[in-house]
Amino acid sequence: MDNFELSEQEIIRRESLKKLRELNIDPYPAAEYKINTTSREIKEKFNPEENNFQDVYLAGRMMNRRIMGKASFAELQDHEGRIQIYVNRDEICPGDDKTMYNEVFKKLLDRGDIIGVEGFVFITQMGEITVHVKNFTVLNKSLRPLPSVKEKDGKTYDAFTDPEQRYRQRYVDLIVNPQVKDVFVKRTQIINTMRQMFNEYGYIEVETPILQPIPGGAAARPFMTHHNTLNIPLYLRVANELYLKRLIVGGFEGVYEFAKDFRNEGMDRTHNPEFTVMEIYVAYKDYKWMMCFTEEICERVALALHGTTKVKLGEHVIDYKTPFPRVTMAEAIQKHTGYNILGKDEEQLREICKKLGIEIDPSMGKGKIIDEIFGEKCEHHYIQPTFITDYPVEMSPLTKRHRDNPELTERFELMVNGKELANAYSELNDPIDQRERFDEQLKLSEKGDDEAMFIDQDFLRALEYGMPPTSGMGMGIDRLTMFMTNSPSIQDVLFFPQMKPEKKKVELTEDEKIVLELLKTLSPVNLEQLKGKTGLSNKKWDKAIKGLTKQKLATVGKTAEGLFVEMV
RNA sequence: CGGCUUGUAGCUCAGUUGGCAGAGCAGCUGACUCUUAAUCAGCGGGUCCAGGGUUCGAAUCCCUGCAAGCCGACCA
Repeated sequence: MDNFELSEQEIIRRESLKKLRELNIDPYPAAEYKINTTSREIKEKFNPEENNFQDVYLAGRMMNRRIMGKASFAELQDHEGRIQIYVNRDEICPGDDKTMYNEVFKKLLDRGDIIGVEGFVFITQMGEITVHVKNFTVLNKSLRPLPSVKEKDGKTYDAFTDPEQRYRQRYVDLIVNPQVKDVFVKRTQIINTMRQMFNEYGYIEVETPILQPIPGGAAARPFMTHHNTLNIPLYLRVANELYLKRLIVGGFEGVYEFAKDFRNEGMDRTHNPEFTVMEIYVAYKDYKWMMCFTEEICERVALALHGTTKVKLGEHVIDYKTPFPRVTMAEAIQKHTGYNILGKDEEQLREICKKLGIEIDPSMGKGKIIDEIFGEKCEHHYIQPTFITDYPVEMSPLTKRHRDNPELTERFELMVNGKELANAYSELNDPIDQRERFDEQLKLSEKGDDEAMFIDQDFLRALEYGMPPTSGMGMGIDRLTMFMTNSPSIQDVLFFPQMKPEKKKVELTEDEKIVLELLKTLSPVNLEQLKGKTGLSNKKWDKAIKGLTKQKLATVGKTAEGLFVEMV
């Protein structure tokens, strides 16, 4: 491997790697390294009076070294935190050979290397719990320097902050920014808390297709792909709703899925093309029951993470104490605009929009207009958890009509911090009504609404066999994690947020490499002679040499004896 | 898709009117047996995002492109 484009520090690390091998130390050993404790366990349980932890094995990444001649301190970072280690030359190397300390530990190891240590725990004069190392084992030689983040009294210096690098190289972010790991641990706690609750209720976790022939269950542009053997188009799911309902038809009475969904739409602080939604369907329940269930989820998650229902989010403190207020959409609009939308027809609603200064386009139906009014004038007011209920029928094609008012549906959205967190219905189970609603969607799409829903005939067939009255709910897990961890961007709660590919460096083509290899030994050389040696066709030769000269790796010069090629 | 901002050493950032490319940390060499942003002495390290242009001279000014962040549009 050429050291051609490596930085100085990378070259030094590669040389250290070589020297380790020369000392018969395998920098990438295969054997298991048995540990018997962790950094956190030692810090929590070490007691000098008990004299415990006197023979510990632990492993981790060496993050910082303070070498003071014949003794050194370093920090070992494992998955639970960091602990200081103390390395003394004459204890690591009891005999005359001090190589393991002077050479290996002091010179050949670097910040970022992974080592295992054996020793005993003690407390330094400065009062820090420390592992006194008797033996160490190289477990991995790191070839790239880590960003050097330092910290004192809770203040961080020279933090690794460039968002592009943090997201592209999340592994580095996770190594040097401990608070990043916390967010993801909490994300898992959220999911575990929910899963545990659903299982307590006796509901069953299921998996449904991600590749779907018809992308149903939500109004959104799908990603399209193609199955070669079947020779059919397939879509990445935008929702899993219709499949979960088929399972309710099949006789399951409570099913849920933590689902990755995919939507081929814009990206911003709250949207990533792939994202996670939890959807749950419970037979014989209605949306009122589901509100209680939903607020229980929120309260339990908040308590599990923070030990309190009050969670800081930006400038606000959100209180997830149940019960949450319930406000109908009409009440919300009445309150924030002064207009009563109940019983109004499309023309009257357009008139209201005009007076409110809300732009709407002609393709919008009644439902979309109402949604627009709510979105513009009401949504952002609901900071504390609030259920907005009873949406107009036009914008809820999968929802049962309201028991008291056929213009409305039995639907709620849970608003937190002015954003939708969950969406739920009393599910429509009248197959004839459902077919008509799909037909309505078709008309909308013909009118120009490019996100109206597709019609799934098999789903209608399932409904015709009969689905019990059911309530279903979907909750955005990424958004919930943002709320619960006070993260302003979805990128902070996804390990690998979507990014544009990095521009790849200009690489040499195969033909250019051939020419360059020959040039290395022959340069300068007669052009015709070099061309002959490459065995390339006229066209290929021409392209290769032009490429090399353009990249300033070679030059062509003219002398009395003809054309000569020279390496730069 | 539009507006604003940013891109310089491994990391965080300076860089004046266009005039030899800078600092701290990290790294290297040396000293140091309880340090902890270790300390002390010395040293090295650059495709100034890429490509054009203006100029005697460009990190700096102009144009085009790439990538990122924020705001907006679209979108749940």
